[in-house]
Amino acid sequence: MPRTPPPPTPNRLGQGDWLDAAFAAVVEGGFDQARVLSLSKRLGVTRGSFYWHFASHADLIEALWARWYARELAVAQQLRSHTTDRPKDDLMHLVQVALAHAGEDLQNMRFELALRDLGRHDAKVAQQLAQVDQLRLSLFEEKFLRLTASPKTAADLAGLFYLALVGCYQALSRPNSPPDSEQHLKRLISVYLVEPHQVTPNAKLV
Amino acid sequence: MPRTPPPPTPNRLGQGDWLDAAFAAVVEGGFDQARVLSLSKRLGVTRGSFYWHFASHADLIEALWARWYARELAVAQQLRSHTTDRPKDDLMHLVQVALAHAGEDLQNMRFELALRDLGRHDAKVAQQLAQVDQLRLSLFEEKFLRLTASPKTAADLAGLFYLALVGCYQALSRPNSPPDSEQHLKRLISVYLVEPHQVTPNAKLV
DNA sequence: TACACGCCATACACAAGTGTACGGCTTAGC
DNA sequence: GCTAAGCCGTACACTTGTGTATGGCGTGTA
Repeated sequence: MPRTPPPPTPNRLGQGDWLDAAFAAVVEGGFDQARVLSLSKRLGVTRGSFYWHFASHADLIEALWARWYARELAVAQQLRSHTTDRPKDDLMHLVQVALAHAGEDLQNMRFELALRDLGRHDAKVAQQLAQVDQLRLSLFEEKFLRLTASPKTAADLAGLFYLALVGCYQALSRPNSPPDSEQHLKRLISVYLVEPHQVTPNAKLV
Repeated sequence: MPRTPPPPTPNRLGQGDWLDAAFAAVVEGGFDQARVLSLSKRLGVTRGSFYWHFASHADLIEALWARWYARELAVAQQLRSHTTDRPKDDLMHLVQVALAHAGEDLQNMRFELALRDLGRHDAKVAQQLAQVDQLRLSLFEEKFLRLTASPKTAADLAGLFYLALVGCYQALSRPNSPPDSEQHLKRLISVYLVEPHQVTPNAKLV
């Protein structure tokens, strides 16, 4: 099981090809569809190839979300460095990236949701997910800290909007989701992110 | 395949027993674990019993989320009728029920999340989920309409907080979720539901 | 008591999926 | 041009899962 980083010859497969195929299968049908047999058919080879590049099926799955984890860390790192002198724009930029980064044909969003399902039954995956969530949450918190006085308020607002963002993933990953719903959700988050409405203007009943 | 509603004799199994076992299996390991074979072992019988009460495995799965759908409709109906002369309390009650109704050992929450996974690959399930979401959303919208002047604002606020609620499901259904996070999330939603903070008090940079 | 019916066990056929052992082709290096 | 290693195909054994046909046991009923 050599770990030669470059796929040496064309027409021959490397680990990356299997990971890409598995990613696509997860996006389409969840981790349940990332089977060795079906991936072999998808790649036009037999399972003999797979067991050369990977020790087992569990090895593939683990390598798959390990790659996702590394990429998310990189994205978060890049987002953290992106800071201008306009706090509002920075916050909007965060939301835009979170919804657009996942919007490459919804692939990343669907993969992340499938991963959250995996994490509900696998402790190691759950831990990595919690880390990523915490990392993103701290990003939101940083931005909100420049927009509000109280750190407690910043933390609460960051939590609220990050939860809404996760909810957006669910809504947007649905089949037959109308194409304008994406714009609607972006507007929903973006508008209320920087222009919170007063909820109780005429509630004199209380 | 008779559809006799009461399970006639004790010690003999009815459809409800199989549905309950399937529900528990889904909660623990997702719809993937709701297999006829494993359910038979769980119930202490063989598959011969199953194929008496159900035509196929797909029949069981469909009956399972059909039961969920009917119950959700009933819950929504009951919530709609619950209206006092205190709009704020009504809204808080909605959130409390949404988080507590699902909090029976987190079973209902985990089942709904598993169902959302199923809906991402099954058009019929996706449609039912969209209906339930729409129904709940309209409930929130009704309550918000009594707290704000603009119908547009009410709709947007309802969308934001319902999305956050869906995000809560993800966060609370995680293993090793600290027990105080539930209280934290409830406070997060409840507080900002009726006392929205002004985000931009000292943001004079813009 | 005989009989019919509800409910379950048994046995078979079949499909899909995983792992492993082994053999063959193809390319790079000397 | 030979060789060794990388890469893949083939074949086998095993497990888990579905669906069906058939028989048996018990209970209520005429």
